[in-house]
Amino acid sequence: MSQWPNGRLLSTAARLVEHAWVDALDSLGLTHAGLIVLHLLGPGAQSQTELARQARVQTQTMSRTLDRLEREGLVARIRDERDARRHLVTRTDAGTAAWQQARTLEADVFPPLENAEELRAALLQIITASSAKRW
Amino acid sequence: MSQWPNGRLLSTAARLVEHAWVDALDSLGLTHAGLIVLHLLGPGAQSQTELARQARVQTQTMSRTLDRLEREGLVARIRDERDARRHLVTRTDAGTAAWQQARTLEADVFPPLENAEELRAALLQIITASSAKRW
DNA sequence: GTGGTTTAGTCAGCTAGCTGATCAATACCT
DNA sequence: AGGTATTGATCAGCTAGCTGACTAAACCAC
Repeated sequence: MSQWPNGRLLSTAARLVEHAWVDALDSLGLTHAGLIVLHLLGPGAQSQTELARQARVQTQTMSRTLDRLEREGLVARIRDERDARRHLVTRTDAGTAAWQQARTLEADVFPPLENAEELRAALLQIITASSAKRW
Repeated sequence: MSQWPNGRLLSTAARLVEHAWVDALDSLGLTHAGLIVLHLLGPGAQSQTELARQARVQTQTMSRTLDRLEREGLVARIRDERDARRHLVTRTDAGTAAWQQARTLEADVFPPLENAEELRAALLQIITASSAKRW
């Protein structure tokens, strides 16, 4: 495995960590994708397109993630009165509560690393470089 | 984004890199999951369970990935005569050819990094730690 | 050798990415 | 004001992870 190319190591590591998230989150009725949305809604209501852009995801994908969150009662969609094409998405009280509970989980889920700072720097560099081509 | 937790950075980076792979691979009739299999088949025929274990994936997932590869003619399944439960998976000539073409693509797909070695070390550490809980 | 357990593989159904196509509302332009 | 273009959201259909449930073959134990 130490001879795997970078990309394969990256996606394998991501999948394994994401798996640990699943176990921790489903007691809260949340998924990883949903948690990101709750996090992004911190500052206030946002349109779906705006949420998708920030999560680096297609609007179609965001639409379905919001379906789930809405079904679970963690989020509400309200038609924007000024622009009836847009849906303003807000956290419900239950959504805020779930988010606060989830905030503390990261430490349990992510394995402790010696060089965590270098990892973060490298990942940010990858995201920046790849986002440039795509967004 | 510089305040995102480690796990979110990791999965976002993985997704963006994987997206670059898609563009590069579909001209070869391959996907990222399929490429991993072709790579693992280098040393010779393997059972599906063995392939799944090495790819860190469930056998059900491997089964469907092999469906695709078989449909594209890149891989063949042969019932093992000694143990009729097992399928021995081998690369076809077309599969070997596709794999060799794909080998050179990594450089085009993965953005160049300053501290690539630290990244690899950290990812291996994550995979090892998370695999311990799961496999 | 018959019966229970393990193993290899598959099927069904879920989330979550993606693309391409479509619809309704708004914005723009003349 | 009317026609066209753009934008926000959704629908359909694909790959690829996952879990849970199932079948068939092999193994084992008595």
